[in-house]
Amino acid sequence: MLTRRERTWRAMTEIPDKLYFKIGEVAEIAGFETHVLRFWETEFRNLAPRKAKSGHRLYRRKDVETVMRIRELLYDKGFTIAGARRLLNGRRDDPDARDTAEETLRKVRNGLEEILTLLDGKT
Amino acid sequence: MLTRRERTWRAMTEIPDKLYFKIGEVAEIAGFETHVLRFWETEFRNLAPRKAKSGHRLYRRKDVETVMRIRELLYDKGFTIAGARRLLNGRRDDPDARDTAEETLRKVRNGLEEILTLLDGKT
DNA sequence: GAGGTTCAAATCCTCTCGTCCCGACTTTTA
DNA sequence: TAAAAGTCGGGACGAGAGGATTTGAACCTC
Repeated sequence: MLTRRERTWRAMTEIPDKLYFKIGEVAEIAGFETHVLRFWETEFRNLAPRKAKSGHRLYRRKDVETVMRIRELLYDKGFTIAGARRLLNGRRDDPDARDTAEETLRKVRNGLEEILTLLDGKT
Repeated sequence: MLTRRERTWRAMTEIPDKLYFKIGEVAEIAGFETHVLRFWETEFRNLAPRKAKSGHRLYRRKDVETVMRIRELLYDKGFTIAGARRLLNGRRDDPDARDTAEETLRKVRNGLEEILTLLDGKT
């Protein structure tokens, strides 16, 4: 995919501190065009921003993190969409899911993945 | 890809104990058509079976294991070819590379990946 | 020596992952 | 408050990934 390779990687690292983000803002933060986010929404159940009465998407911080995670899996780690979906599956979509066992597991997994990434450079 | 989904999964788990395998045998063991193995050879440096004078491929046990590993990454874990290549890169192509630090690292990584796979079912 | 296997390489094919376009609607800015 | 900018859904389009098929000759196995 040309676009994938040629895209300017202008993604921010930090997610600004606000309650809701518009699709254009998320696109800016993550380094995509808006249509990619809409497309991903059709591919990942996990990515399901609220909608305002007008129909406009309201991304919460957690949704933005999901976008970043998908980006990482697809572009940095080299998963297919199906593969990334599998990894994301089972994770709850509840925005208030914090400090739960599941959240802990998620962190453990992220830690392991970082170790893997380190190892990948060595062996 | 239809083929990927619909293919009969007739792969063996055990690799028979012999010195050299022909491409058809490897295909049988891994559950592919031979052309897939030839195609992968163009995509993965790590997969480089010897050739007999006649030009026929001579797969050693290690090559078969590489095939199995690629299969796992592409089909079970959901990596793209490029992603799988990245994970395999840096691994030495030396057939005698055993009991080295690199080999140990590789085993550690495989272990971590298994843990990840387990976790993926939970969270 | 007949039938199966393998070879390289070209061609073909389907699916993936976006990309583009559209008129209608909403929000922001001047 | 009007114009500009942003967003909506959805269908059509398309490059490239990942094989799949074909060809005709060489090979090997019984």
